[in-house]
Amino acid sequence: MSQASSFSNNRAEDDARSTRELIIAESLRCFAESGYDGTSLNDIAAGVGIRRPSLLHHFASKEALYAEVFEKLLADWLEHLDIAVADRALGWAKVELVLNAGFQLFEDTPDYVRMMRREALDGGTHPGIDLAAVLRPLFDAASAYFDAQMEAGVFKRHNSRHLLITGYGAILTYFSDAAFIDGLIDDDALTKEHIAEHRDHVLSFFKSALIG
Amino acid sequence: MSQASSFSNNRAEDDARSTRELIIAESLRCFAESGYDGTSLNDIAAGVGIRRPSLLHHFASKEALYAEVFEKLLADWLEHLDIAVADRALGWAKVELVLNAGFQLFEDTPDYVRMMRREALDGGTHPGIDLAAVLRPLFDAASAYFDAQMEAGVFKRHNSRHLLITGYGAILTYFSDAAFIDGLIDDDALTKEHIAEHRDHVLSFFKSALIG
DNA sequence: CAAGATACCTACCTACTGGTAGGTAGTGCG
DNA sequence: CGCACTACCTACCAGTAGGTAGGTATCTTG
Repeated sequence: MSQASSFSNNRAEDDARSTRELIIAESLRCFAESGYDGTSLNDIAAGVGIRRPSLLHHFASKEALYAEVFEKLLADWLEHLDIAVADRALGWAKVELVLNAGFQLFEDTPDYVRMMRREALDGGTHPGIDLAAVLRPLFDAASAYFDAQMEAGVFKRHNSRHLLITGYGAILTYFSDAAFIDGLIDDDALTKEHIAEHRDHVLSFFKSALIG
Repeated sequence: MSQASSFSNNRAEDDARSTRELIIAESLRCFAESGYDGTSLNDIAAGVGIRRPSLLHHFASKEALYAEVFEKLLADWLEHLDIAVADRALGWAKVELVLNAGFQLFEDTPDYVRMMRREALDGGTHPGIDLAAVLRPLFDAASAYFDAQMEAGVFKRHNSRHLLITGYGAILTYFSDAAFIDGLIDDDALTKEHIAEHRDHVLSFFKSALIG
C-alpha cells in the first residue's frame, strides 16, 4: 500500500536506505517548521507515508531521530564550509569567499537554518547535542584570522569575537526569520533575487566596516 | 492554602490583578524558555502556585493567554522605543539613541527577545498575531529615515531595508541565542559587561559602515 | 443577613503523545 | 524448502495535553 514498499522490487538495502533518508528529510522539514515539541512522530510518519511504529523501526526514539537529523545538518554544513575555509585566499577575499559559500548553502537548505536557530534558541535542551562545542573550533579559528588581519592593518580594528557574533546573527536571521521578513518587505524573502540582494548588502556592509 | 489567597485580606480586585500578572509573567518565562508547544498550562500554573483550572479561570484558553502575553510584549517594546524614535536627533546621533534604547530594553527583558524570536521563527502560526503587520510602520519609517540621510550624504549608501534587517538580526540574535553564545565565549553572555561589550561593538561597527 | 461575584479546588472528559507487543508479507540464502 | 531478516502493519499501553463540570470558601454589596 505504501509507496516505499512498491519499490521493494529493488534490493532491500536500497529500499531501507531510501526510507531512512525519506524519514530524515521529512523530519528536517517538520522540525524546522514546528520545532521538536511541535512535531509528532505521527506527523513525520504521515509525511513519509508510513505508520509511527514503522518509523520507530528505523529510529530508536524521537530523541535519536532528532539527534541524527541534527548531526547530518552539522556534517553537511562543516563539509561545505570547510571547502571555503580551507582556501588560501587572504584579507577580504577570504571573507567574501566564506560569506558567499554560506549564503549559497543557506539558500539551498533554509530548513537547516531554521532548525539550527531553534537549537540555538533552546540552548542545549536536547541531550547529546552540543552545538557550541562543535562550532567553537571554527569560531576560534575565525576569530584568530580576523585578529591577525587587523593586526596586519588589512582590516580596521573591531572586536573579532563580537564581529563574528554580529555576522552570525545578520546572516542566519535572514533565513531563519524569512516568514517574518516576508511581512516586512511584502514579498517572499527567499526568492533567488531577494537572497542575492541581501547577500550583496551584507557583503558591501561588512566590507565597508572592515575596509572602508 | 495557596499563597495567592493568603493575600485576599486586601481588596479582591488587587488580588485578581496580581494573580493575572503573575500568570502573565510566568507564561512569558515559560514561552521564552520552551516555546508554545513546549509549555503546558500545568507548567505555568505550577509556577504561579495554582492549578490549571484556576489559570483557565483567568484566561479563556492557552491561545488567548499566549496572545495576551505577546500583546504586552509588543506594547512594552513600542512604548520604550517610541521615546527614542520620537527624539529629534539627526544623523548618527539618532541611530545611536535608538540602538542604545534597544540594548537597554533587551538587557532588561531578554525573555521578550526569545519569545519574539520564536514567534518570528514560527512565522504567524499563532492565530490573531501578526508581528510583521505591527512592526511594519516602524520598519518603513526607519527605512525612510536612512534613505533620507543617505540622500543627504550623511550616511554612506546602503540598501536601507536590508540594512535594517541586518541590524535586527545582529542585535536580537545576541539575546535570543545567548545560551548558544555562552558556549562560544565560554562565559555568561548576558552579564552587564558582555552586553556592554557587544553594544559597543555593534555601535562602532555600524558607525564604521555608515560613516567610516 | 442574603445575593452575587471571585478565585480557587477536585474530578473528569476526549484527544493525542511516545513507545511496545505481536503479527504478516516479502526477500535472500544455505 | 526452511530459516532468518527486513519493513511494514494493527492494537494496545501509560502518560499527559487542553478544557469542562461542578463544588466550596471568601469577599463585596445591598
